[in-house]
Amino acid sequence: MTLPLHPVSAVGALADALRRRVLSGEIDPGTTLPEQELSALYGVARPTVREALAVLVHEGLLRRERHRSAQVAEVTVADLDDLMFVRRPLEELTATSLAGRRVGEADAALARMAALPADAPWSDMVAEHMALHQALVVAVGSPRLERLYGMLAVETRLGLVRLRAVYSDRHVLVAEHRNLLDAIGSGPAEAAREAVAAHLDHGWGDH
Amino acid sequence: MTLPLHPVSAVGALADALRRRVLSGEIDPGTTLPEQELSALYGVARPTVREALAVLVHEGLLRRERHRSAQVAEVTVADLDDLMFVRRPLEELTATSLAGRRVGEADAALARMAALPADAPWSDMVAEHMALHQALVVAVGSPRLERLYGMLAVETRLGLVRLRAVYSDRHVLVAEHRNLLDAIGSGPAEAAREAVAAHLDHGWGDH
DNA sequence: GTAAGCATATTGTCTGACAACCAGACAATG
DNA sequence: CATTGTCTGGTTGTCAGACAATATGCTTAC
Repeated sequence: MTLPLHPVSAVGALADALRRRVLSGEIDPGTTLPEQELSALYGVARPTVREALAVLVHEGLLRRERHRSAQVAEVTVADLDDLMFVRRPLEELTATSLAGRRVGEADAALARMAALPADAPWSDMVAEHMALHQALVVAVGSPRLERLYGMLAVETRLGLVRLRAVYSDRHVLVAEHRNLLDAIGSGPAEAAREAVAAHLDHGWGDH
Repeated sequence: MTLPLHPVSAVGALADALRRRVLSGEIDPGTTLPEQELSALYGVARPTVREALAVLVHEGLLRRERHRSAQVAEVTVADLDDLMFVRRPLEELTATSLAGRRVGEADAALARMAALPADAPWSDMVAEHMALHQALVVAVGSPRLERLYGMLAVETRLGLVRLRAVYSDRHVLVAEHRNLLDAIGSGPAEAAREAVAAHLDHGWGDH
């Protein structure tokens, strides 16, 4: 088997850099990102910038209209609701598919999440949280589920970063996910699905 | 209200043209599409070609590796199974959300499908079929569901075009979708979901 | 104060170019 | 004979510069 080693292209690297900046909250929603500016800032040609922007637009992090600069997407409550509406069936599919299996990667992410110091930035918490869900999805082994979930994940992450009020207590978040992983790992499919439903229901209805 | 008129960009137009050619079966899977060739053929610059190819790659119609020409995706049976695996929960979500509603656009698509002459190309049949499902998804009113389903739809369409053996009889296809629309339009959510399940189960298990 | 018109900035697209890289063939080496 | 090194042709990745189309904001005239 050939191991996939990852030579990053300029486009990929730039997309990563921008994604990180947006997801860390460094760039506020509504901020415009003119191509020329990015081109000068990162020392790459404008076509490269255009491609990188296209990637982020596809991921839902940026919006672009004809002849207007790309700008960081605003995340409204309606967007979050819609996101959850679509995420739910995919999360349920993931959970039921994995029922009876313990996913090592997800456990590891949970451990990292629990070990995070109390004063760690909230965006780190969000990152581990998403890594956990991502690990579950990957474990299912469906390339398309992975792709679809990836699209939602980035947007969800943006939403979580900006609307941090949902989980006031981090321990609750950790405990909840421990329950989820336990339910998936040991329970029958139906129990796993219910655990997902319970998880998603928490904290999203109070808006 | 201002009607959104669609000034098509060169990129969009080229993407459309290529998509049409691939989905009509004109270009076989595995065919390579060198950028230079397309650039000369359509009289647009290579960056424009690159962007259009990026769109199609994202849709799953084309594959691209580093420093190799893009080529039309091969659709294996495993791909179709995976596609169905992911489509099912989204179709169920669509059906249950719409339960009790009659979707005019979907009915119209069904009518067009039924009115298709017996010697019409199979790809036309597929096109109307996808239009029907698309109409249902759009009626739900969730932009993200629409986006996600759109990604799957293009790939599904490619699969259907290339593996036409599934439905030997066109009338069966029409009748089945009439049942589906009826179940959604009149039935409670649970009945709608079952109709979807039945619809998806048909003809995909026999591989 | 409002509306029309102009100036500016930004994107959409093009041209041309060069370096990086893959694939295959072929020679050299053990 | 098998493996490795090297070359070559073709294609992509990226760059630089340019121009037209268009949206935005400001200025001016009424």
